[in-house]
Amino acid sequence: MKTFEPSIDRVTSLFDRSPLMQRISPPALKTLASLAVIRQYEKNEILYYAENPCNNFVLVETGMIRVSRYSALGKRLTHLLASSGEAINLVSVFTGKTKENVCEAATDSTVVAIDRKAFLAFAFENTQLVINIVDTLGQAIDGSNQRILEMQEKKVVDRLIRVLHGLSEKFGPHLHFTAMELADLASTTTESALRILGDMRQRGIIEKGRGQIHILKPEALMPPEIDGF
Amino acid sequence: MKTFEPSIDRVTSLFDRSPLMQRISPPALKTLASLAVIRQYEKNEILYYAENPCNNFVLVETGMIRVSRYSALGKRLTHLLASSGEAINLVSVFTGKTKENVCEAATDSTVVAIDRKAFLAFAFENTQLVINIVDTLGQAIDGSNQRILEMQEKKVVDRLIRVLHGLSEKFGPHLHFTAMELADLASTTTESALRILGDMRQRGIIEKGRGQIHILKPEALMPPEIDGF
DNA sequence: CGAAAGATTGATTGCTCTCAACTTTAGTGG
DNA sequence: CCACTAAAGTTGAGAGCAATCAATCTTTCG
Repeated sequence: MKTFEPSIDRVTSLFDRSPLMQRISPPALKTLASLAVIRQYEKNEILYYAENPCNNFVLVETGMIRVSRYSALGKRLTHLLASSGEAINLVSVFTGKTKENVCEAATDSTVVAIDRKAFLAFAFENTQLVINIVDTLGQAIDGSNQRILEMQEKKVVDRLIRVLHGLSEKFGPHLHFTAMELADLASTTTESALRILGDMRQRGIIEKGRGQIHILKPEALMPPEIDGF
Repeated sequence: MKTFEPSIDRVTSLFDRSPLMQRISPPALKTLASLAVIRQYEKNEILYYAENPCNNFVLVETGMIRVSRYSALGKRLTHLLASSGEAINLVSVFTGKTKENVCEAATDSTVVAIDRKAFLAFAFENTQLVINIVDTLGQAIDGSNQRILEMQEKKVVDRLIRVLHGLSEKFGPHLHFTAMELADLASTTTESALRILGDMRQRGIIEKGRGQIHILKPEALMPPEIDGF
């Protein structure tokens, strides 16, 4: 990990793109930006984990940070793949508590970091930011609950389709993920994911290379319309 | 639903018991209490649902409010059983947006309601409250993610055990739930829940009546210790 | 008393995990 | 530059858990 002092413009331009920073006055954002440093991580580097808690507000600038939780049996549940403009530790910024999440760089990445206390003070001065944060947390809760429902009543195929669809909306049709990473997102095993991907390839929906997937027929990933209501 | 003007003391004494209101100065809480009204609901009455959004901060005083989500197929996922001192709609208080959750009275219940805008203004004046709220939301996220992990690697028996254990910690050893309600909490079917409960009864762990369960051997519900670390 | 909600139990099916063996690819160090 | 190793991908066989479907019984309540 390397740390840099960035130009204010570099940080504000990230803020402009971040959903968390919407509806906050540009002068205020400039003030906040002046408190930021840039951190650079290499692929697979670990940013934070339970015993090494996070004392910064962290916003992803480039690359992708994986936030996941490991079960006692070693299974990995990825619940957030944060890309540019997304924050990775909103709760502990407020509470200062450690969480059981592991944050690691899924690719070479840079993030903007701001001291927790300073960020908190700023948030309480700019209440729209608090509202945005609560909104984001609410979406996280909804997402997890949605996932629980899907595990109950949908098959692995459907879950994988939804994962691929979501990823392609976020990163475009050329995805750089291994089958194992997809399995962690869809809550299944590598083997099952691979089997299904193989089937999709045969049907011409995707193309595969080692560690990457090209989506050829995005329409095949759309959730079916709900009839009859 | 009936609405009452409560005494300030009634509301502050609820605040005293509520985790959300910890570390906030008593005078401030008294101010907040003066804005509150009490609402009374009968069992199975619906407080809020998607098309009927919530414009109040709502804190359960007595009884139990079930917050759940229904899938397209009609399955119910209960993700919060709010009892005394718990809030039921923290996110929409901030965002004003509607959510897909359904809030219904699981038993006859009373809640304390405060106008959204007034509550928001108070929260931004008393930042500890915001911190408490974010903390609570964080716990909700963790809980849901934990549940996803458990669905992946644990059997239905284990999930039911955890549900029973959690409920008995919250409500004591005499639980008033139907097998269907337990199934909604453990993400399984009524039949499977019933089968497992029947087995538990045979082994003397619980006693059952219609709509109620008495836990005879709480120690049988404890999660097994993790060895070898 | 009738109806609705809940409880019970049996039989069956099938999805997906697990285990296992093997191939291919990428990366690394001598 | 090549050999070696680790990571990723592939495919098969088998087992088992729990969902589903179904039928019956019991309790509660209006």
